[in-house]
Amino acid sequence: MSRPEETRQRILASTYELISEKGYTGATTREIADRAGVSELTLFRKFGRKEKLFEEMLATFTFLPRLKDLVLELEGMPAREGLGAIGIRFLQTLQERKNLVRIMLAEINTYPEKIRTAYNQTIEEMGRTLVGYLEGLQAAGTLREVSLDTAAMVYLRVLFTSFLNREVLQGKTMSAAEMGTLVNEVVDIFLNGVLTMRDV
Amino acid sequence: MSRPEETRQRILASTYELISEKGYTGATTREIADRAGVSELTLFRKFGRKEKLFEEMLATFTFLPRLKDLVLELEGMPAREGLGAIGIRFLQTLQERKNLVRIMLAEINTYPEKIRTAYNQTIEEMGRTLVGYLEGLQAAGTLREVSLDTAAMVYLRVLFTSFLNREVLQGKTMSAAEMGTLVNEVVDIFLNGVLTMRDV
DNA sequence: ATGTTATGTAAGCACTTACTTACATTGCGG
DNA sequence: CCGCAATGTAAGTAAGTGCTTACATAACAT
Repeated sequence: MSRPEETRQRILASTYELISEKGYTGATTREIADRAGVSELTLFRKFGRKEKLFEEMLATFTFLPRLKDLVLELEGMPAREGLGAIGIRFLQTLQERKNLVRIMLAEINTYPEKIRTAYNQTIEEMGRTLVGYLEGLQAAGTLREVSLDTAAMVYLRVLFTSFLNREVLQGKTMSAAEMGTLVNEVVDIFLNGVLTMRDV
Repeated sequence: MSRPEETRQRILASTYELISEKGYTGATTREIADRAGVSELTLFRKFGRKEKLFEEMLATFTFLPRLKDLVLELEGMPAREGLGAIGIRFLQTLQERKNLVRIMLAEINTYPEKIRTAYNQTIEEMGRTLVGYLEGLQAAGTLREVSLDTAAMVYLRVLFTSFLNREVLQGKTMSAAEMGTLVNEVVDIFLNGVLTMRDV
């Protein structure tokens, strides 16, 4: 990586951190530059305006939609294992990009368009990927007649709020073991429901 | 209500609105005072500092934990209807306090303590209330052996993220009909799961 | 080594912000 | 109608804020 490009990346990284800590308005260009170890002027020479810096940061720190590759590996696996693996991967992705989740939730009111764009490219994408996996299961006769969009939504949303609650609101970090337990419990209810006998 | 108290409430109300629109840092004391129809000086005479104003606003606009009363009315109702009613009420409560949800998500990083306090008093309380209802169902033999904490969490979290996605991220308002459809679909999966036959 | 490109230092500008001070006006109960 | 509490007007302060200008240095390719 060339020197200018390196500098650029350092600025984007400190923008990512600081905005996730203090919000867009609270993160000053001075402090962003300081944390990146460059002068404020360098920041402005490279990005022109603070808002532009924000946009480029959002474009840089996207979610890695790694769910897609995973689904290919799951073919033929029992539903319980397949969903478990997807759930874990989903939680890991959220964890890796925790700051991005923070930023999206904090700035949705101030920059709805920019945030919505970043959101649709990622979380929704994961939903569609899961629907693909569920279609395979339903075709194999494993799933009963439910809307797969709804089913995928139910599964991912439970996990998302669990992540939100634990990592963003309570400020803790989930261990691999905790993730495993959570996913197993959720998958069980998702697959079998809570009733003693089926209610039709 | 006395005149000073009225003034005070108007200031708190405009604080609630403006902070939900622009965030704590973005909402200026001038604009808050303007929207409340008072002079900025009156605001400072009553609250001293901006941060104090924020705290008192949080204490004023709590969630109304109306779920508790509702649960009493549900005794003996089939699980499907009871859970449906709880789900609707939960969504309505979130809708009524949409701005509070916005504020909590936006400011959790800047004022974690204050936000967590407000959060625990409300959303968590709703979870406990639902657990109470589920205990009744389990005692009556309707529910199989699952952790009721987990079950309650699963149900409310699906609904919460649905609300978050539609109302906060997409900026739309759910109609009563949409709420009904959503809750029915979620309750169905929650009660029966998605499998064709039980997986034990 | 030299010329060019990337970065730094320093000062500052125009504007906004939370918050203050001094004084004037309003409203309301006795 | 008087007195006091509640509110207003006006002006300002000190500390930031994003962003700019002028000039100096460092790094790197040729």
